[in-house]
Amino acid sequence: MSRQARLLYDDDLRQLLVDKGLRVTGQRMAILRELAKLRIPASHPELTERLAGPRLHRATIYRNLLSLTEAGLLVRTQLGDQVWRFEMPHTESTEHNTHPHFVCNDCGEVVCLPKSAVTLRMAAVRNQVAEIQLRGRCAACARE
Amino acid sequence: MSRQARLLYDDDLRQLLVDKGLRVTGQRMAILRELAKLRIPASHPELTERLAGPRLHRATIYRNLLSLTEAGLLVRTQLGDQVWRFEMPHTESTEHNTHPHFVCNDCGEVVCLPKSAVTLRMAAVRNQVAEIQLRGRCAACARE
DNA sequence: AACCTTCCGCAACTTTGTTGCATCCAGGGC
DNA sequence: GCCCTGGATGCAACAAAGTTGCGGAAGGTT
Repeated sequence: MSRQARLLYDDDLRQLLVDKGLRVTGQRMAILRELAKLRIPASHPELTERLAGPRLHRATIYRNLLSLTEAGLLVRTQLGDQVWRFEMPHTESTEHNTHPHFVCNDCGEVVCLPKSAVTLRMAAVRNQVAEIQLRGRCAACARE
Repeated sequence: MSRQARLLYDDDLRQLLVDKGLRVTGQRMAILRELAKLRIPASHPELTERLAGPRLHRATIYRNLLSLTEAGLLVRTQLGDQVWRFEMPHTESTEHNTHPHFVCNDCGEVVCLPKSAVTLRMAAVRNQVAEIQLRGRCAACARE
């Protein structure tokens, strides 16, 4: 299964680019592949450290994060730690960007929470809430 | 009244520093005075432009914002525009940073919500959540 | 007044984000 | 399969915000 799923997945990413009228380049595929693997919001510096090298420049990563976001293939969020983070919407949930994120102020770890972990009421629902962010200390840092 | 209130306020700021074991310097007083006057969260660059000069270096402003925050005299928040903002906690509400905030992505307005507007459950409470921020479009912007 | 610790100014540097330009290559047309 | 063209890339440089080492100045105590 793993082999076929892997191949399909690359084809899937390629198709996403074609559908949006974007060229399929090795650089774009590498960026999308990494984000698909990570499954959590990643920042430009993080992706630079993971991917940048002789075949992929950080400016290219930067511009692709912008163009892929503009095309709707990525979602850009700001989780409160001074960096923009980018993430692939999970295909099974079109409301992906409404799930809560938790950011640890100590170690910077980002965790995606199930939507049911947070309930909004009253004044909170009068506004069109697109994003829910929680900040604090993660369980691991709190133990130290 | 204005004159006496002004004097009392300076004495108040001085006392805050003494209580925390911090030295009372002209630089610290200037920073606290400015934040007390502004009454809204201000960033380091903003305070640098307002206050920096031959008697007050931007690195001094920076380090004091950190030390004053560590001492609990200031609260550091992140309102979604990539810069840290510092603010004097309103004396009447010590829980200022524990209640949820709503930030409008369109107009940038920040609204304080009642604590009961958001309920955390499951994974969310396993972490020590210190700050809850909701982002989206405020009711006013949504009407346009 | 002396002393000791903290604080300050200065300068340099890191990190993150951004852009102009020359070159390269993906994809369409032949 | 080859050529052509515009979008994509690498490079370099810059801007903005944040950060730090160090020598000297100054707050507060004795």
